[in-house]
Amino acid sequence: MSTTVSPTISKSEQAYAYIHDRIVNHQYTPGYRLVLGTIADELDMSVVPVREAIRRLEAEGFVTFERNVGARVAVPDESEYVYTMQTLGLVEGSAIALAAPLLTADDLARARSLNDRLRRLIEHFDPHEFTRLNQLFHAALYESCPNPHILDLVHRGWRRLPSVRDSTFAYIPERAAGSVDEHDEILRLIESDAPALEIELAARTHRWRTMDQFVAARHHAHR
Amino acid sequence: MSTTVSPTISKSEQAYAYIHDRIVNHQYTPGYRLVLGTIADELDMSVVPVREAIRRLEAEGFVTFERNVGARVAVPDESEYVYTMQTLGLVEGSAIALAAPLLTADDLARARSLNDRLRRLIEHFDPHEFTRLNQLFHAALYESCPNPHILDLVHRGWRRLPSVRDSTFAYIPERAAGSVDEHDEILRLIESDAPALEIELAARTHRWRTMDQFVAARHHAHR
DNA sequence: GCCCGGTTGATCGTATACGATTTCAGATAC
DNA sequence: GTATCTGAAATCGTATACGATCAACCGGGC
Repeated sequence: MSTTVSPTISKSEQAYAYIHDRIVNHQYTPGYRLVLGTIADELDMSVVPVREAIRRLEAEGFVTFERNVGARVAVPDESEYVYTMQTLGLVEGSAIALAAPLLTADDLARARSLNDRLRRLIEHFDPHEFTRLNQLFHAALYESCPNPHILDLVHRGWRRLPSVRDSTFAYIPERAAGSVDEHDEILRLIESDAPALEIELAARTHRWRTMDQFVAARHHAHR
Repeated sequence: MSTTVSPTISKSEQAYAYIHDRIVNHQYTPGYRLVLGTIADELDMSVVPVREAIRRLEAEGFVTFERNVGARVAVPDESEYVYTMQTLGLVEGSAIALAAPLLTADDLARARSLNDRLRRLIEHFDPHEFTRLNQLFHAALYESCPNPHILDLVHRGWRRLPSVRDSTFAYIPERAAGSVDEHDEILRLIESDAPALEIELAARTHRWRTMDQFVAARHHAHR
């Protein structure tokens, strides 16, 4: 009773959540040196769980690791963003196509409702809220994917994005309107039982367009 | 000088290689209980590196893990094979399509040569050798994929297969001929600078056909 | 004879400890 | 003034140790 019970939450997971959170929140900036002992002290635990957490983060690409030297927060260069979005478009498109025949009327109604809220949001534009709802819309479509491997890849892809994601629609607000329209088109295809490949390519293209516009905007700004 | 130098190969990696090897070789059969202490003794090291190795194997789906209980070799059910092949078809198809414009004449010549050897092998059929060359053929096409994330997913997919892979062409030898013909068709598309999507779908369908026939054969045998 | 609570053994999760490796600062030679 | 060597500090990799947790067994009650 003296110590608080640990409800199935191991210290490794604590450490993982703590570090991951700080990375995506930019409190640990890219290149930041992650020292085992320091983090262990901050979390009031030994280095062993911290070490395990960092290896997990390494496997997921959040940190880079060098033997006998240590870990640092990965530096996301321009191409990193492109690679992630390209991969996510690929797997998410497939996930949505596989999920399409399994979506219930409720699922679709929910997705439609989310997209309506997105459309209304364009007037008084709030990039952060738009990003949040956009994520929910996509999740509503792919979560029913029956292939757990592909679904897992989609989740990993989305998890890698937050570092840049928040800024996406703040950076290219003009993309919002087109994005919402494409959402409608995807919904229409699903509801009309369109061929799986057609749905897949619509979802894929939808994402790749966002990527292309983002890159074009950056490229334009940087010269 | 007394102890042998460890040339940049950490004990965690040793343990990882050791366990992974035994899993794909079926020396550790599905469901086998992986006890940290036991394996540590076998490898003459402490449990710490073994633990790390097992967590990596867990992340890659080779073992299942339960808190405070331990790890056991994952049991690959029927659907596991389908999920893996479906995912691999998806990412490999994309990888090959992305690599196609970058393939040199040498790359293509090498691939053609490999496929010729595959065709000759059909006469005096050797499933194991056929599987090996088949892997090399595919690798020749996807290794030039410029997106490292997708390439990594392809590698992971292939790594998950060995447990069943060896048996594939032993199980459905009648698939060999069709497979080789489809290889030719893929090469033809690449050499004629066909649209990326066409190449992608050809490669994807190629794999999915193998999967379908394998499943059909199993299904047929099991009743 | 069957079910249930308690006890024991096996195994895991984490802390602490120490040797190994790398990095960096300062000193020395040129 | 620059380059190279040397030594100390920082940090990592692994071993050992111990409390925590789970599973299986065993004896008593119904």
